[in-house]
This record gives sequence, structure tokens and C-alpha cells, in this order.
Amino acid sequence: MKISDKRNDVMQAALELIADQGFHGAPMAEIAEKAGVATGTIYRYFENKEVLIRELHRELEEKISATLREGYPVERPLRERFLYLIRELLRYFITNPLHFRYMEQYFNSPYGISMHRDRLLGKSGNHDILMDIFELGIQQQVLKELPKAVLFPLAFGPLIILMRDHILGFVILDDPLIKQITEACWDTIKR
Amino acid sequence: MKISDKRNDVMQAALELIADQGFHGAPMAEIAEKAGVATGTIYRYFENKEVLIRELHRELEEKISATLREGYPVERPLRERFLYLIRELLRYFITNPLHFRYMEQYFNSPYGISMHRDRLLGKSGNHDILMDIFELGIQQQVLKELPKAVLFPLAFGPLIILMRDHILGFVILDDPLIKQITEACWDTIKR
Amino acid sequence: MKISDKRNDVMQAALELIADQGFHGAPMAEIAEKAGVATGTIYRYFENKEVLIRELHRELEEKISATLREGYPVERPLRERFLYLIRELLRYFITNPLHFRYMEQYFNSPYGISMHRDRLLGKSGNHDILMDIFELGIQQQVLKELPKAVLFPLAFGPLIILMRDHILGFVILDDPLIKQITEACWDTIKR
Amino acid sequence: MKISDKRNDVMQAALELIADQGFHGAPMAEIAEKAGVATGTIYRYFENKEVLIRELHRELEEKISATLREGYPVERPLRERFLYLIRELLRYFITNPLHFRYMEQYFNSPYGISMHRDRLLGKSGNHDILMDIFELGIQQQVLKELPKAVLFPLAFGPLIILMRDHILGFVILDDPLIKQITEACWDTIKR
DNA sequence: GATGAATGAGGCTTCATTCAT
DNA sequence: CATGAATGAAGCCTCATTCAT
Repeated sequence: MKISDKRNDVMQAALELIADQGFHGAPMAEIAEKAGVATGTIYRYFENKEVLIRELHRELEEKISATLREGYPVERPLRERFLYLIRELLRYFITNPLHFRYMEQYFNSPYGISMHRDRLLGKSGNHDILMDIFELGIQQQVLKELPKAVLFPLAFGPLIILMRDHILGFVILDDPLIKQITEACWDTIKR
Repeated sequence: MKISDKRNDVMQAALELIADQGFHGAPMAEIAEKAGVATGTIYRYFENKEVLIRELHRELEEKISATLREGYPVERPLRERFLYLIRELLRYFITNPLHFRYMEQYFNSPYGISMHRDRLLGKSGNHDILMDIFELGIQQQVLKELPKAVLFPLAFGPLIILMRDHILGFVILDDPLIKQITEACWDTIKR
Repeated sequence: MKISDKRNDVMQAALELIADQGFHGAPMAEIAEKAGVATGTIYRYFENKEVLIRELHRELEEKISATLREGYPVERPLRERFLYLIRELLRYFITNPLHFRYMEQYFNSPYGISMHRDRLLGKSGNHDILMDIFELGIQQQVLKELPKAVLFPLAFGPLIILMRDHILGFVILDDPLIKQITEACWDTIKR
Repeated sequence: MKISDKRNDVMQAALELIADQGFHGAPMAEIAEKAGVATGTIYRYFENKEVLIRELHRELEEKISATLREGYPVERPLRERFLYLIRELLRYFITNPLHFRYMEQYFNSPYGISMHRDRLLGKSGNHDILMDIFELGIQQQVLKELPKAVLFPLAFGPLIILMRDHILGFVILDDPLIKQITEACWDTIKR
């Protein structure tokens, strides 16, 4: 058994419980039980619940970031790059619905706000790419002349609700639909 | 003093506390104190905390609905009607940020899911109007041919993030910006 | 039942448990049980365990102070006043052994140190009297010319061990013995 | 590396931590870390925490005893012998403040009581000497005619508070002061 | 109707001790 | 012998809800 086995078990259990029931539906004792460890064991790997929550967020963020960068078409036109990002993000979350639900919980919590601030200030990985697209797009007069802090909600806001509805089974996001949606997102911000 | 005075006081106190600090930052005792009543008194008007929360949501929903219907330009073209809805919703929330924050909390909680289901099934007031627009728009080939369950997220998704950022002070939504935004939302769904 | 009934019950229970077993032998749950209340009830009267502990100390201190002041022979010579203080203190603690054991625990804890500092700076009630005696005694050349911070341990140090041994049953402090002891204490500091 | 190296490291670490922070501020894990060994290793040398604590006390007691016996002027008059004991004890603790603080913690704990009982029954080393002085002193009518269980507190009680205050910085015990104090202690018990 | 003291289940965290490696 | 991860009982505290006044 690798050293990190239990650590991962704990994170996975926390991910599932929190995604499912929110931070308050996920007592440490229950996380431990689901992870198959004793309560005290969690504290060997995470100083406290908050650290566990932040760490989990950080790991997901990283995974998502890596996924988006992987096949990112740096050389292609802005529009294509943008569509790629939206499409892959949707696909990632469709494949990993727990990740989406977790990020949503995190976003909608005290923790999320400071993170969001950082993002708008251009610190986070995915955002660098996105903000570049926005900046270039405005320069090249391809995009509407709006603050980046407005372009982002316009382009990404729909995804949040769409994903939510998809996970709840209210919509089914298949590839043709995804194509239409990503293009609609582009339409929102393109000049 | 009207019979319902205390009831309103409780709801107002709950609104403020929950909007500010989330459901967990709003113990019944604190709500009572803020409302100027005894803890036990709350239970005279609301069976339990969950009922209070749901009731509060219902009232806000109703108020918003009423506001949107008030000057709704039934006779004007689809685009104008749509822009009206988005604009007024933004304005309402800018004027009543606590209402937005509360709805956000509610939406992002176990309660929120059932509510959302109801909405998609066409029970809520605002939705009737909106769904009519979508239906007509598709018929008249003004809107993209997408499921209504997709058109809604596309058109309204941005608002949630925008409002959030506005309240947090990351963007300032003034009238010119609102105009641009509402038009961008229309661009997302228009054919 | 008076409002303060449960508060007193809690303090009495805490006194007994802490005097008997120290701070760590007195979990809140046990204090509650002994007091005949629910655990949560304690927190209605005391913000937390530390506050309970400090409050208890304060009350005892006050009671002792009151006792010592009661028949204090202000007009009599220094020696007599001094003997009075020592004697009454011993008697008080013999009558209230739990109080002694509690004060001992308190004294020997982080809380006790700051208290002690205050005392030496002349803030506490009993000490005012005592410090006056020391000061006058030095002026009148009745007492040894030592710092007050030294006179105090010399005169009162024995009491602590004596009381301890008395409570443990190793000595029995009856009135004749008390007389001898108080005079011995005077001998320590008198010129 | 001698076999007992780790054992000593553990005891030294325990001494420092407990003297500084009390028994509760000294978790086994922290003792181990400070000693540079694994947690489990402690249990190779000490059956459990209580044994470690007792053992540590025993060693200190022994060391102190040895120190006091070293230059003990057996042949000199009682008074001189007595002054020697007090003076050397004070000096020992001034040189080894951690030892004093540890003994204090120990004395003021459930463990301390049984120890104290043993002392009065004449088991501990230092006491033999002291008790001899008392016994002789009474025989020779140099000392007050009091039970030995009373003479001891009278003579040694002051030292505890004085040391405490010295360590806390409330008094500074230099040689002249020590001389005065030891003589005052003698005055307490001399006829 | 209104009050608010009382309840006690449940949440987070610590730490003495064990045991497989 | 030594290690340190794992355990889980136990401690402190919060808070939704009840109920005697």
C-alpha cells in the first residue's frame, strides 16, 4: 500500500460526500467511514477540515487545468481556441460530474470568493489562457469591447447552469448539442 | 401591531443573516434575536427551520415575479420583451442584493434542486413568460432551434455570475453596461 | 427555582470535581452530570470552560476576602492583625477544604500566574491589607527589611503545605496548633 | 551510542515540555519529536506516560538528594546544617529551574499525593536528613516543640513560592537575599 | 400567544497507545 | 530494536427544537 493510499481514499470520500450533500452533509466521521479509515487518520493528512476542502479544490483545479491545456490549439484562430475550451470543459465535467458538483459547492462558499478574486486578477492557470483570448479578441476587434470581468460571466455563466441541469437529468448534453452550445457562447461575446 | 408583524420580522432577519452568512451562519437563536422575538416564537410561525427557509424563498420568488410582470411589454417584439426581462431582473437584484444572495444560497443547497425541477416543469411564474418567449421565438425562427432547457441556461446563466461579481465589487453594473450585457444575452440565443 | 439555581449547581459541581481531580479530571460533561443539568446548559451561564474556571476562582476569592475583612482588628497592633489574617485563613480553609484545593489548582495553572502578578502589584483585595501590614511593619522597624515580594512567601508559604497536609490527613490542625503556627509565621518575618 | 541514550533523550524532552507547559502541554508525540525518536520508541523504555512521569520525578528527586548530601556539614551545629540545606536547595533550583517547575507540576497532580505520603513516612532521602535535624532540634530544645509534620511546612513552605516567583521574574534571588531568607526560615522554627 | 431556559445529539479535533513493517 | 501510521475514545462546544411558565 502506497503512502498516499489513505490520503487519496480520504479525498475521494470527501469529494463524493461533499459533491452529494454539500460541506455540511459531510461530517469528518462520515468521510472517514466512507474512506475506510478512522476519524483521527484524516488529521494525519489534513490539518483540519478546511485544509482538506481547499486541498481537494486545488487538486481538481489542477486536473481540469491540465486537461484543458493538453490539446489546446495554440496556433489556431481565437474562435477555435475558445470553442475548444468551452467544449472540453463541458466534456470534462460530463465525465466527472462529482468534480463539477464539488467545484460548485466550493465556488459557493466563503472559500470560493477569495479564489474568484484571484482568478479575476489573473492568477489561476485556466484563466491565463482565457484572459489571453479575451485580450487578443478585443485588440483584434473580434470580441465586444467589454471588460474582461464581464466577458467571462457572459461566456461561462451558461455552462454552470447547463452542467447542473445535465447532472440532474433535465438536459442531456450530447456532442451535437455541445457544439451548438459552445457556438452560442461564442455568439455572446463576439462582436 | 398586526398579527403578521413578528412573522415578517423573523423573515427579514432570516433573509439578512442567511444572505450574509449562509444557512450555517444563521442559527435560529440569532435570527430570533435580530428579529427581536424569542427563539420559541419563530416556531409559532414556522414549523421548523426548513419551512422558514422555503417560505422565505417562495416570498422572494413571488416578489421578483411581480416586479418582472409589472411593466412587461406584452405587445412589443420578442427581442424587446426578452431584453426587458433580463434588464429588470438585473436591476431588481442590484437594488435588492440580499435577495440575490439569498436566492443564490437557496439555489445552491438541497432545497434548490427540487425548486429547479419545478421551474423546468413550468410551475414558476417568471418562467411562463420566458418559456412563451422561447417557444414563440423558435416558431418564428428568431431563436436558435435548441431545447428550452438549453435556451434558459444560455440566456440567464451569465446573470448569476455577473450579479455575484457586482455584489462582491468586482464589476460595477451601470446602465450602459447593463444595456450591453442584455444585448449580449440576446445574441447568445438569437438565430 | 431561582434563576441562578442551575448556575450555582454548575459552579458547585465544578468546584468539587476540579478540587478533587484537577482541571483535567473535570470534563464539562461530568460537571453537567454532577450538577444535574445537560451539557449545553453550562454554556448558557459560562461562555466556555475557561470562563467557568475563572468565575469560580473569582467567587471564592471574594468569599475569602470577605471573611478575612469581617472581624479584622484594624485598630490593634500589627502583630495581632497579622496573626488574625493567618489564623482566619487557615480556619476558612479548614472549614472549606474544597475551596483550598480549588485555589491550589488554580494557582498552579496558567490562569494563576497572571493573577499572582496582579497580586504582587497590589490589586487584589486581601493583599491590600497584607501589603499595608508589611509596609507599616518595615517603616516601624518591626519587620525584617526585605522586599514585600519576599515577605509574602515567607509568611504565607507554610500555610499552603500545611493545609495540603491537613486535608490529606497528615496533620490535624486544631486551635492550639494553629496558634503556634501563626506565631511561627510571625517569627519568620519579624525583626 | 549507549543503550540508554534514547531513554535519556526522552526524559530530557519530557522534562522540558512538562516543566514548560504542564502535563497536558506535553503529548507523547511531541516528547518523541523533541527527543528525536519515534513515538513508539518511548514505549520501549516506559510502559506508559504515567510511568515516564513518575520515573522522571524519581530521577530528579535523586539528583537533588545527591546534591544536598554532597557538602552536607554533618559535624556542624544544627542551625548551620539547616541553613545549608535550605540554601543549597534554593541554589539548585535557581541553577535548574526546569527541575523546580517539573517538581511543582508533579507535586500538584494526582501523582504528587502518594509521593507526599511517602515523604512523610520517611522514605525519601532528603527527608531523612531533615527529619534528623528536627528530631535533634526538639530534643536539644533548639527548635519549637511542634510535630515534624508541622516543622517541615513551616521551614520549607516559603521556598516553593519564592522559587516560583523567582522563575517568573517577580523576585531576584541573589546571594545576600538567599542568606536573609534562609535565616528567616530558621527563625520560623527555632525556639 | 410569547418567552427563553433547557435539552442532548452531533460536529470537530486531540492524543495515548498499538502494531505491522 | 525502531518506526510512525493508524486507531478511536473522549473532550469541548453548537444549535435546532421543546416546554413550563
